[in-house]
Amino acid sequence: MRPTTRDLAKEAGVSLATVDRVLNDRSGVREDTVKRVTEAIEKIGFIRNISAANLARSKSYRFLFLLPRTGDQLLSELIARIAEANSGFANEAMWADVAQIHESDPHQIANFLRALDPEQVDGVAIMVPESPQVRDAKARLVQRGIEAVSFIWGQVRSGQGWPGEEPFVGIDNHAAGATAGRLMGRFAERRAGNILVIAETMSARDSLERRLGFDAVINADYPHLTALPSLETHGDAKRTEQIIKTTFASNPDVAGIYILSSEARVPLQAVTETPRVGQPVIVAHERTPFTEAALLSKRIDALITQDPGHLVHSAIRILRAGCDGREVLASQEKIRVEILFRENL
Amino acid sequence: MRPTTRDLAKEAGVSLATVDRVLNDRSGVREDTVKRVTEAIEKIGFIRNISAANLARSKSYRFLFLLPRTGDQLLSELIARIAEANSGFANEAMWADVAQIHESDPHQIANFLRALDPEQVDGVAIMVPESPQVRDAKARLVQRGIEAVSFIWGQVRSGQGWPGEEPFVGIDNHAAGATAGRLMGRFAERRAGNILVIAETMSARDSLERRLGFDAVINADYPHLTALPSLETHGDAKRTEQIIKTTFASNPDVAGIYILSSEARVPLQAVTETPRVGQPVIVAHERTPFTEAALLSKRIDALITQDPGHLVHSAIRILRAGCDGREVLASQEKIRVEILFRENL
DNA sequence: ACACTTTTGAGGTACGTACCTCAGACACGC
DNA sequence: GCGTGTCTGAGGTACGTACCTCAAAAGTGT
Repeated sequence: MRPTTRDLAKEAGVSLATVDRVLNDRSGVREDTVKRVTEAIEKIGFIRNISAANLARSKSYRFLFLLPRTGDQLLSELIARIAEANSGFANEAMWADVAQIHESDPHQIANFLRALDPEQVDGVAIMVPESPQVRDAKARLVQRGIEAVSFIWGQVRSGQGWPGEEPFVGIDNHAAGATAGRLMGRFAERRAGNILVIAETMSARDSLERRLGFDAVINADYPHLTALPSLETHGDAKRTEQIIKTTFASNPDVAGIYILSSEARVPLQAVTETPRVGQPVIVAHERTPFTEAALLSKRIDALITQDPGHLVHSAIRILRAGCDGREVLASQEKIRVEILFRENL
Repeated sequence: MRPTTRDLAKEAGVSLATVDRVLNDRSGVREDTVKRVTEAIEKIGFIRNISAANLARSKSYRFLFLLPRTGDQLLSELIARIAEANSGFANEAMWADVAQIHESDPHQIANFLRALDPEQVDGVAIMVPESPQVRDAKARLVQRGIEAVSFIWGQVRSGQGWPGEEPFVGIDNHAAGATAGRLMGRFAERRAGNILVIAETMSARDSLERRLGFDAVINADYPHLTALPSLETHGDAKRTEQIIKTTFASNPDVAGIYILSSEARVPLQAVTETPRVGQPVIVAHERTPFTEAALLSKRIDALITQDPGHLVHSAIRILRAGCDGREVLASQEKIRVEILFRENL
């Protein structure tokens, strides 16, 4: 049996009330009494029963996923995983909501975060582009007692979980780009030529990092391949078709196509609809109904993905741990850069 | 607020005692009263608070991982993940132990399972080779009220979670072999030649399935490659070195090497120590300190893995759900066939 | 209508923790 | 020794559920 607060009180030679005061750091306990209790905690290995504590204070955890308003299939996928997670949390006292916001307006985002009430929300997973305003707003959230975690859009920290580092859930985009580069290089090994790199926008940090990782591998190990400057679609189908057609016209020797944006549908449709010679190797990101079908029908060769289910669960675990004042196992929360072929879908 | 048993009692027009009798199906309740209560459960969406229930009956979950006694680095990896999981369960009332057993003696395994006491153990994750005795013993475990799940060694079922199907945690080994085949084929695309397939033993179902998946892809899409008959190492370093040296001697044109056993260290050491011409593509299974180092030092080209942490957590979630009489989200428990390069370690 | 069984209700205690009140102990300065 | 303030202990109630006992109610067969 695990020691209880009673055992703790007995061990420390104090009353239950004092143990309670120390555990929930209420005021009015002398320094040396606190020390006696904390030493007793160490000695008997007392671990608070969080279930019982939550029951007593009828606490529940309300989390919020702040997602961009515009987005395609990856976004739907995430929302579906959040809903799924909710049904799994039925036994715990957890609930995750979704809010969507125009991701292009940092000011509005900051306002939204400022308006969050610690009485209503215990933690937020934030998927919006980085900006000074948002960074500040996040810091203030934590001060006000709302846990915050950067979701997908952000940066893996060097130390992964060192104190003071803001938590992040998502892949290392440099590694993801490098993985794409490795796949591209090895799959296109025979032929020399150009590689089209298609992005939604290159102003986001994750796009930049993917590009850097991709170029690093291509330049180092596959000198016969040349990665062209990134084409930016800005999510516009017409424009995308246009620039891809133009690029194909001036580059008949395309050896590969790397679609580095998270929403591959629009650029991929443009690519497959554009007549071209040869069979360029095509690598894209994220598993969605569209990319999955494309992989199965051999329109693309490989997918680099991050598992939406893992993303959602990891974010929730981190927020939950933050609420409970626990540490998370950083090793367990690392989101893997996954590679998908037809065979391992 | 979630409805409680009190709300349920009021809604059903019965007393708390009767609600309790129905919920924990005790005897002495008339059919139509049961029906009134179950209907009320549906109507108000009552969900039992499992934390509170466990608190009241001071229940804890004690799980056991039954692992083979012999094994190399994958085994250590699994044990480390189980230990790690334990520290994470400190707040829940869960504990996972490890027992190791000679995997070659089905009789002894069956005896071990028979000796398990439902008072002492709530669930077992079983990693031993399939055999009729063990299958029977597992079935009897469940009858005696101990949850059981096949761990790593076993077979993904078609229906993934259909009622009556025995639960399994692990990868689809046919898919894993096929993925290895795809990697091998694409990486070795330029050259024609033979492929060495090295296994510990081909009498285990997982080895057979990997081989079948591998051959299916190679035969269908890469006719210039010929997968040689499987070499069996039986875990013996000397023997392994011998047969690999012999095979290299009679097959100078080795285009690729597929090490399909879960413990790649012994065969890989033999391969790297054997002088040979050319640079065969090498694909192996499982991430261990050894294979990781081999990948980084370019001695191997790719790893096909299943995440030990996910395996352990999934097994525990399934056992836990079984104890609580809940369903698991099959989609969430699918163990992915992962592909690792240097870039996405 | 009777005894008899089955079903139901009312009430209690318990699990481990939170949070409250009130009384007493103690130390301080004057 | 007095008042004042700080610290501590004892005891209670609560959270949602499990499980127990006992009595009352309802239903059964004769």
